[in-house]
Amino acid sequence: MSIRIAIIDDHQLVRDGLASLLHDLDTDIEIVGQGANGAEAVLIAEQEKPDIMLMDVAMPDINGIDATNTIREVAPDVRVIAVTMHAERSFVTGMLSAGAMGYIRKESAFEEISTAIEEVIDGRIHLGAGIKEIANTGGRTDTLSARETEVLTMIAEGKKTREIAAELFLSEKTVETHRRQISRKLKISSVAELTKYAIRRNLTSV
Amino acid sequence: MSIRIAIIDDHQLVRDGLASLLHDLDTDIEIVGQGANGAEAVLIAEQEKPDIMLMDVAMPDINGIDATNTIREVAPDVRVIAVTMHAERSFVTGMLSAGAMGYIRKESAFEEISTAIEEVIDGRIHLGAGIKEIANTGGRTDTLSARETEVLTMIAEGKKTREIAAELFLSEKTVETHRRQISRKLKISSVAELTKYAIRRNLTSV
DNA sequence: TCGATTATCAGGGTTTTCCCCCATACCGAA
DNA sequence: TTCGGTATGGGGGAAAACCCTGATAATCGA
Repeated sequence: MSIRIAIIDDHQLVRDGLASLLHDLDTDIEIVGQGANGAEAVLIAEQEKPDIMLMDVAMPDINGIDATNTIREVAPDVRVIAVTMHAERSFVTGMLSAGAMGYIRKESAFEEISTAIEEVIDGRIHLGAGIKEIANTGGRTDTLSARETEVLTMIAEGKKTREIAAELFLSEKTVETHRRQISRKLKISSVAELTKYAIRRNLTSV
Repeated sequence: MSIRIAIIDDHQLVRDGLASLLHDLDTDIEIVGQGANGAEAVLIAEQEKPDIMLMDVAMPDINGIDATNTIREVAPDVRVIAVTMHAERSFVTGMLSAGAMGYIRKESAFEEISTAIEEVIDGRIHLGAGIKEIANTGGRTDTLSARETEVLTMIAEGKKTREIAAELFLSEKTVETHRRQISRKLKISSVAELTKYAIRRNLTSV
C-alpha cells in the first residue's frame, strides 16, 4: 500500500528537493507526477489520481486555488495540501474553501509535511503553525468583483487608465470608477501598495 | 576528502530539500550548516569554513550580495554559488562582482547544481543557462545613486513626492528630479513597475 | 419582487505626477 | 582641468490620477 504523491511548484529545484525528502522518508512513498503550474496540476490529478497533491499557491497562469477548485470536480479523491511561502489570509481561506486538506508554509521544517501527509491520509485536516488563527481572524474578505480584479491586475502591470479603458473597450470614466472602488474597498490609495497587494494575490508577478 | 557545503535560504523546506538532494547525490557531501538570512550566512562561513555555500540572493535583512561581500573578507576560501529565483541583471552582476563563483536559477534541474559544485570545486565559474548573456548584455549597470535608491524605496512604499520631500528635507522639485532620473536610468515609467523593481532589489517587501 | 451590488458613463474640479528647459555646486576620474 | 555624474533647486505647462455628484441598466440573492 504505497502512498502516491504529486508535487506542484513553479521551481523545479523545490520540486526535486521535496521529492528527495519524501523518498528518503519512506520507501512506500511514490512520486507520481510533478507540475509547474495549475494547469499541469489539473492534468496530473486527472491522469494519475494521486492520493496526495502538494500544491504551491502562487504560480504563473492558473494559481493553486483555481487549480484545487477544478481538481475537486475532475478528481475529487485527490487530497490537496497547500505548500506555500505566503500565509496571506485570502490564500488560506481560498485554499481551504477550495477543498484543500492542509496548509503549510515553506518556512516549516520537513517534519511538518510528513505529519501533514499522515493526517490527511487519515482523513483529517492539517494546518501549519498559526494557520488556523489566520483562517479565523479578520472576518470579512476584500471581495473585489471580477471586473475590479481585472482592472487591479492591469494597474499592477503598470498600465494607465487610458490603456486599460482601450483594452477593455470601456470609457476612461468607467475605469476611473473601478479604480476608486478598488481603493475604497481595499483602503489603499497608492499604486505602489496596490501593486504589492496584487502581487500577494498572485494577480501579477514581481 | 568530503565536500563541505552550507545552504542559505529563507525557506527551511527549500534548504531541507537541497540538503536531501545533495545527500542522495554523493555520500562524500557533508552539509555543515544551514541559514535563513545573510547574517547567518556570514556566521556559518566564519565558523564552518565550508567549501561551498549555496546562497539565495533575495532574503530578509542582509541579502545575498552583501553577505557574499562580507564573506569575501572574513572567509575568502568559501566559494559562494548563488541559487535564486531571479535572473535579474543586477542580481547576477551584483553576486558575481561580490565574488560568487556560480549563479543558478531555482527553475533549473538539480543536475545543474551538481555540475556547478563540481566546476566550482575545480576553481571554475559556473553560470546557469542564459546567465552569461544576462551578465554581458546591456553594458552598463543600472547604477542608482544612494539618494535615488532612497527615493525609489519611498516611492515603492506608496509615498508621494510631497511626503518624500518632507521626510528628506528636500524641495518637491528635487524629489521630482530624482524620480525623473530614476525612471530614465531604469527605463521604467510606471509606479507599479518601479515597485516591482524595488521588491526584486529587496528595497521594500511585498 | 425588491434592494444591493455591479457595471457602465458624464460633468467638473483639484491634486499629483510627468516632462520640458534651466542653474548652481561639488566631486572624482580621465 | 575639463567632463560626467550627483545633488540640489526653479518655472511652467501637459497629462494623469483623484474626487465629488449623479445617472442608467443589469443582475442577483433574500
